[in-house]
Amino acid sequence: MADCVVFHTQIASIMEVLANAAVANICKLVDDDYAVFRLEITQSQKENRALRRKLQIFELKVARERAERATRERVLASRPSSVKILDRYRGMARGEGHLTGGHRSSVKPVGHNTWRDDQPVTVDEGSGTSTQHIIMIESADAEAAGPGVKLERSEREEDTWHSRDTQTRVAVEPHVATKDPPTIAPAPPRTRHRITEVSGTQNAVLKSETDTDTLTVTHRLLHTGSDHRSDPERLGKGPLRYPPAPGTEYLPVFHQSQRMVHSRGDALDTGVDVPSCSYSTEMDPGNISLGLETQPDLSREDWNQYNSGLYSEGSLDKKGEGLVIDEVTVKVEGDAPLTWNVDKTHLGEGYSQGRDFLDYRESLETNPNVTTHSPLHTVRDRESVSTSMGPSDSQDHVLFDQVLNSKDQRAKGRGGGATLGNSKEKRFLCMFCNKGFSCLQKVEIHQRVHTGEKPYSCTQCHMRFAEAGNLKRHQRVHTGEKPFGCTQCHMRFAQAGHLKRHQRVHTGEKSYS
DNA sequence: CTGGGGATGGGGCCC
DNA sequence: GGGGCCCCATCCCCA
Repeated sequence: MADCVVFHTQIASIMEVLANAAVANICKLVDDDYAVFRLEITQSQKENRALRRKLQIFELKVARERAERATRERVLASRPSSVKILDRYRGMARGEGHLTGGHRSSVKPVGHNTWRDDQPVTVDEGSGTSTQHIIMIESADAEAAGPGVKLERSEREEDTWHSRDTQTRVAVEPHVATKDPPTIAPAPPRTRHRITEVSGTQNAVLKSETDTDTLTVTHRLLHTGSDHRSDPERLGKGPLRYPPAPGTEYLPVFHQSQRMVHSRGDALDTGVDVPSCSYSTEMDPGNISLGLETQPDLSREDWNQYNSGLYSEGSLDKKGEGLVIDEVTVKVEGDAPLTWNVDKTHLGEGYSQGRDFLDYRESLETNPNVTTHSPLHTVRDRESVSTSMGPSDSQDHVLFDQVLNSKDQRAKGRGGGATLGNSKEKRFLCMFCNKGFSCLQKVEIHQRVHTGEKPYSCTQCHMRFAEAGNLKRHQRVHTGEKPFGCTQCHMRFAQAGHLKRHQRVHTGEKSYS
């Protein structure tokens, strides 16, 4: 029995030793493998860091190239030759080029509605967003393509197309792909950029819209300082052009609100234009002619009555308070055929400047569609005047003085201009400038300054004159008549005043002291 | 300096 | 005598 116990004890000891030895071996093996494994891990980590450094360097290089390319793209896009740019970018979109950056832009001229060749490019810009840049070139060439050219279109939504280099990059640098969302799959939130050049000139304005699913921001990407509204090339063409600003192409001139207000009595004081009419007008002699024919005959005497009545109606005196002509503009197109080119026969009974004005006024009152006259339309606006009658009204008078044209100013300076209580002889007042004249004919002739009426036409040229005397003087141009000869030289002149002026040469009199 | 024209005032004639 | 019409002289501006 004792031997049996000893035997078991020995066996147990041996098994323990063996077990310990086995554990020790295992541990040793594990330790050795672990060391090797750690060494391998360390080496791999080193390699990994080296690759990362390479990657960073490569990305920096790519970013630099991308920035340079984007700069060149903008420069090229701002040029009118958009078609060339399109071809270049089309090739790149098809993989023929080397557009490595995320700012791949599809530049196409407007008018191309099919984008089969140059599908929108989706690139991974490293931010997990797929971005599209579409530069719509609206150049003069594109505009010249004719009407119907679509100048702006929405960018494509799909981004399943990837550039070749992007795919290569993903394959070469899988670790990058593990950090970033897969570029193949759509990566919300999607950012859309739309860069629209709204000018084909060097001073292009790039209108950029950045849209996201949750945010829409419109901003002006580039503004070279030339407002497209002030760009002469843009004025007048291009669907994207702004309507002419009233303050630019159409300056804010008062003629658009010119009105002739006929107000009587208390209207002057209260400012109520009752009865009143507001209009702006372009003097049309033809219309006046019609007025002469269609309006009931108003004899000159009637006109005198009217003329006098204007200044004496109601409680108003001759100062003209009863008639307020505020900002009148009258224009005469000198080249327009004067159907009312009145000769002496037409100037017979019934012809009256005042009646013309009545008809003129009435036609304006009854015709709301009277063409407005812009002083900018022609330089021959010497007849354009803005007057305000009502000399007793200081404000009106001030306004009148401010807007009175130079000729009227000259007339005033020469002792014209009726004043209140001027002479009794000058009882005929001009309805436009309130200047007084001694007789009706004088004021009629004078008012032609304002109305532009020129009844006297030269038979040998297109010249027209408001006065017969001036026509007669003018006709010496055609006849060559020079009745005024200098007594001290051979010079001859057609006008007496010219002779008088010429003689200063002999007398040594200076024109200007 | 000249040529041409715009605008105005004055005077004579006629009704 | 007054008013209208016509003519002319004149001043001025602009090209």
